[in-house]
Amino acid sequence: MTSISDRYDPSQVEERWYRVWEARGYFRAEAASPKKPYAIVMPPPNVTGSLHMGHALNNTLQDVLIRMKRMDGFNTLWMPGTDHAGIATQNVIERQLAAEGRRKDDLGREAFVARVWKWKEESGGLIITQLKRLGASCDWSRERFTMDPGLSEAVREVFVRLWEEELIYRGDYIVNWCPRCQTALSDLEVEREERDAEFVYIKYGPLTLGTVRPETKLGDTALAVHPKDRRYKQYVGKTLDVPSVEGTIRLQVVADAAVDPKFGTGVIKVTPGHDPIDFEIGRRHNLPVRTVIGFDGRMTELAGKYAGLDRFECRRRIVEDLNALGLIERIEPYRHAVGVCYRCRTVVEPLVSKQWYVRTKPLAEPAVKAVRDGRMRIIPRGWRSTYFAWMENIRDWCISRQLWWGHRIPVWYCDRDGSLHVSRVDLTECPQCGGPVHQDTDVLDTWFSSGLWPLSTLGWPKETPELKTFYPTSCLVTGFDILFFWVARMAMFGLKFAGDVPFRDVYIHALVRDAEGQKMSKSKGNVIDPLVIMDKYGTDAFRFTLAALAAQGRDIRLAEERIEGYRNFANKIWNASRLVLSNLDGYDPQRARSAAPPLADRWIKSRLNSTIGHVRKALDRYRFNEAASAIYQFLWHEFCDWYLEIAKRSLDGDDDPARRTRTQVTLIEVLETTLRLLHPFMPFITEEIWQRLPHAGDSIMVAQYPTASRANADPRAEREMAPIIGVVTAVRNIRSESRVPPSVELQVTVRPAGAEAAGAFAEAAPLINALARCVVTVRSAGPRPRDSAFAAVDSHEVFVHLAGVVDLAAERLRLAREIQKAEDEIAFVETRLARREFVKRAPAEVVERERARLDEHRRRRAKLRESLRWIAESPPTT
RNA sequence: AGGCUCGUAGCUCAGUGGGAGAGCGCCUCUCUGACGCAGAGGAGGUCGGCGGUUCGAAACCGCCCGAGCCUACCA
Repeated sequence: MTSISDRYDPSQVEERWYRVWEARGYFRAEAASPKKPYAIVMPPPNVTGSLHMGHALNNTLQDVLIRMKRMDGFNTLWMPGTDHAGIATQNVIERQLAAEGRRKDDLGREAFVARVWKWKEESGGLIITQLKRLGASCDWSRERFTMDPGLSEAVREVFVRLWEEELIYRGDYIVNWCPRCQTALSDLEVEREERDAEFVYIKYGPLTLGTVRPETKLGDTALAVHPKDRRYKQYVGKTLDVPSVEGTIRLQVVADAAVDPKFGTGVIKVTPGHDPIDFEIGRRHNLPVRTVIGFDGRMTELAGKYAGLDRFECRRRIVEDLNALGLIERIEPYRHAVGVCYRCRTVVEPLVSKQWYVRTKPLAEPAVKAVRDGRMRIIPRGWRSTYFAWMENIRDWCISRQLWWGHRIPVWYCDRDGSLHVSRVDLTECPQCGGPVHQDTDVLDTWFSSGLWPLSTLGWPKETPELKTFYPTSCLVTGFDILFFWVARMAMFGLKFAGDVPFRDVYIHALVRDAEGQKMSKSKGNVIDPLVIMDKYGTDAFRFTLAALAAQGRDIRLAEERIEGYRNFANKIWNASRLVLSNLDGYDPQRARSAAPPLADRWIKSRLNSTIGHVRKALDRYRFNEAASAIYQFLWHEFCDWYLEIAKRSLDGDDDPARRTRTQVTLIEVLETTLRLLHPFMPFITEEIWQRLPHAGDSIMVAQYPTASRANADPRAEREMAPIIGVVTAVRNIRSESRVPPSVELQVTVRPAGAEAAGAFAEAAPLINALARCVVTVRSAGPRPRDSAFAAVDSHEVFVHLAGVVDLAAERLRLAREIQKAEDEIAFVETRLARREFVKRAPAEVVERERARLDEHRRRRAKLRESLRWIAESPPTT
């Protein structure tokens, strides 16, 4: 056993155990089981994706929950899978084609889609491998892809049912169009970017107005002012002949409340074809739509001499031309937020086209209600308001995309009678006239299918046992960035089609940033690759870091030093275990039963018990950081720092074999339990060590999660242990301050406060001797020893003999400092107690505590003073 | 424009009404037989500012300053 390396080497451990766990089927959930269900559906990463910090955090937290619940006896399901990511995936293949000098139209739709599938089969699973590397204990046998047959069936079912209930409609509306991706985008898929622009004031006959988009001037069909704007009242209803770049145009002036009279000149040009507000104004006033910019971002034939120009080039030319005509009044610099495509950052062009929409209001209402009445909890609670704000102002959702990759809209049009048919099954002829049909060319927004994820992955629309057992799922773990994209939509669909929320809890975690607080992004070059980190520090250390930093409601700044710190923690555990393992010979748990356990054993077990309670409570409340630091604190600073040091003595002693056995039993019991407690956070190292320790069962993964109980709490042991730790610390402190080298054995006298304490100290003397490298004498009465330093531990007095070891001047200074500290404390408490209001109004126990505190410090001060006086009187030693 | 979050030790952050905490860093000491990825000890803070509520505020309320995020149809 002593041949175990003194450095923990994750590379020797992680992959091996993961394979074992998977092969033994530990990850698998049971469709039907007497055990209570606990289910999490994984937010499906893009099939094109590779593991980044966000995924790492997200999945670590899920794995912690799942592993904990699995050990706790639940029938756990962690449902994994990937998302077909329409635009992103199509982009990947288009780039490949471009490299070959081809475009997707060269292949045609069918061949293109076939190629995407081929790519998906060959390289789409990268992130899955990476999740395994992270230790994710998903039920891989249930892995799903949003385009799988079953999931596609769910998509069709939902589309048809929504259509039948008139919650889906089709129509010509203005949409966000990405000229690069050549598709419509939902409002959510448009992001805002601050950009500098020019605010151009153009003369429109007698009026002047400002715009940042002069090129849309060619599509103007009216001018608008606010109905109450006195300045322009006279123009409302009139038609103006306005000189412009291509001669004079006729524009009527309408009054519309959408115009802000305080902005610019209070007049706007109305371009219904290229602006969402103008589109609305146009509908209200029956204005025609003039489309002057095409789907390719170039000016159309209607743009006259500007036809064919790129929209931005056209903007420059128009300004030039207007200027030449003297129609520009002035130009101001202007900074505004412009809408860009979330995938390619191209400036979005609002365009009118025929698209499919979901009427969201009727779906959103139940989803709001579910959160309000607590059927779905959002944690931390603060995100509720964000959720409500969006849901209550929700707008209809454009679900059609002009892509080839995705779920094709299940609508067929008859080529003969022009009829439209929405169908669950593919149609080959018109159900009405038997004529030839063609399917709608658009596909659905990817979020339409991922919005069904909790349903479809469990088999819906079939009534599967999985659905029955695991729906609603227990918890969803996700980042706030997809609260609307995904969470809100799952809630709407879940309530609509399964009659209940998709998950009871939604835990929203932080964003991982770099050490400077910047969002990690490829373009900034500040990404930290989780795989590199795992190679360098080990997966356990990495996972633990993420959990330890995952405080609610705050972003995580990830600095490598932190990971290094937790790598050291892993090493600490390794070495502590090495100590235990190398002292196992002669271990016989039966023999230890009878004897009463010594104080230190009772103490550490009690501490462990309270740690378990703390960890469980923290995990129940999704306080991952609290759980992690409770384990860290216990394992390092109680078990290693104190108990192991104490245990070493008992293990070494040949004189008392029973004591050795008892210590072995406690060591193993505490270490083994702690490993189980830690396993959800650090699955690999805990398994590796656990397997080497005496244990029951095949794997720590399926061992029981520790439980705290009042029976295991031993407050008396904790009370008795405290002064012992206090004395050891006091002696070490004096040693250090008096600059006595660690090698010198000190003489120490303890004068206990009472008879009970005297016995305890006498019993603990050997222990104190070992821990503080001293020889302690317990003496209840008698004079204080000559030439000694003094410390007060609670009400016990500690004298450290320094005669001949060090001169006493330093000790005088030290005592003076201690006295000062005590006096500050006394003054503080006295002031508080002197206030009548405090004594009158504060709870009795608080007042009592303050009084006790005051007494305590006064006693302490008295003893310190006595010591100082004594030292001052003694002759200086030289 | 509206909304939200944050400002605590040199750094990163816990701590939601009763004695200011952790990790890292820093200083001193230790080649003690689990671990130097370690051990022991220590220094370091008017809890952003100002007011208010309270017997009592880092915490609750208001205002201000500073940082960040989200939502939005100011063209």
